[in-house]
Amino acid sequence: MMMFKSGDMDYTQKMKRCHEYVEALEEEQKKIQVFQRELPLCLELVTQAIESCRKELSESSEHVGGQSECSERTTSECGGAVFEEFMPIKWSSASSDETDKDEEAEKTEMMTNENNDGDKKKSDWLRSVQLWNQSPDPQPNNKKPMVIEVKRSAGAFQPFQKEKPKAADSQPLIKAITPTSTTTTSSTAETVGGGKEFEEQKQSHSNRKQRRCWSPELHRRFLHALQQLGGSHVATPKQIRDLMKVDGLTNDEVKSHLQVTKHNHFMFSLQHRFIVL
DNA sequence: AATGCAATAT
DNA sequence: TATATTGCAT
Repeated sequence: MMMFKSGDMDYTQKMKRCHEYVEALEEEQKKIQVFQRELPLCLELVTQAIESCRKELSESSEHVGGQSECSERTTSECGGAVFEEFMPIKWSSASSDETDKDEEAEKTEMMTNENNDGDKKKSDWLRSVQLWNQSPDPQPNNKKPMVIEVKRSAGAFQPFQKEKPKAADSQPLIKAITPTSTTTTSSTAETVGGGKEFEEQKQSHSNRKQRRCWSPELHRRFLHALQQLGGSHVATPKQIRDLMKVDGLTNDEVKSHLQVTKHNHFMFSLQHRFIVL
């Protein structure tokens, strides 16, 4: 599958090229995943290509005592594994160009990083979309350019704490889901689970419910539930709430959050449409 | 009752 | 401006 002729090329060079190729393929794979419906075969093709290359890489790299190199990124396995639901939309201008080459440093890990370093990873969140895609394409016709001017600050909530004056990084890593006995977070926004019935609905003025703060942890649970259910398009508020097992969390709250999530997805796919076109 | 969508509030 | 809440039609 690869195009290098065995003989002449330097071995390391070969490896490097192969690796780069895989990365390029992965980039593209991510891009078209949004359009799985429209381009199922393309996705399939790319996926297979990636697999082949990986295989080749690993076969020819056994003498590399280590690991890295071509360990698999697992992440975007097309097996249908639903992935990350969404990330805050934050396309900071400059969309279509640079995403392709250069970057390679970061691996598409599980982006559970609510650390402090995850700030300007540019289009990082962008590489984790998933496959459902809503049908209604408001503008299937490319006749009309449809200049949807995208508000630059567009986006939706920032699941990750953008600010946290005090003790921000007490627990840098909390990856594990640990649904049971979740002791996670704690620190400030502790509106998550523990909330018993001490709910002092501070209905100071009106009868308006106090705003539910979707802390990163809470959001994480939300995503997890969504993942289990198969995506925001099929998941229903109630199911999500049940899976989250966060008591005190109301159906409406989940519903609302889901709405935002869907909206973000929409914006996301739209955005990519433009990038691709 | 549960949902999705849109208006409205903070 | 962003995002959570409430209202309303299914």
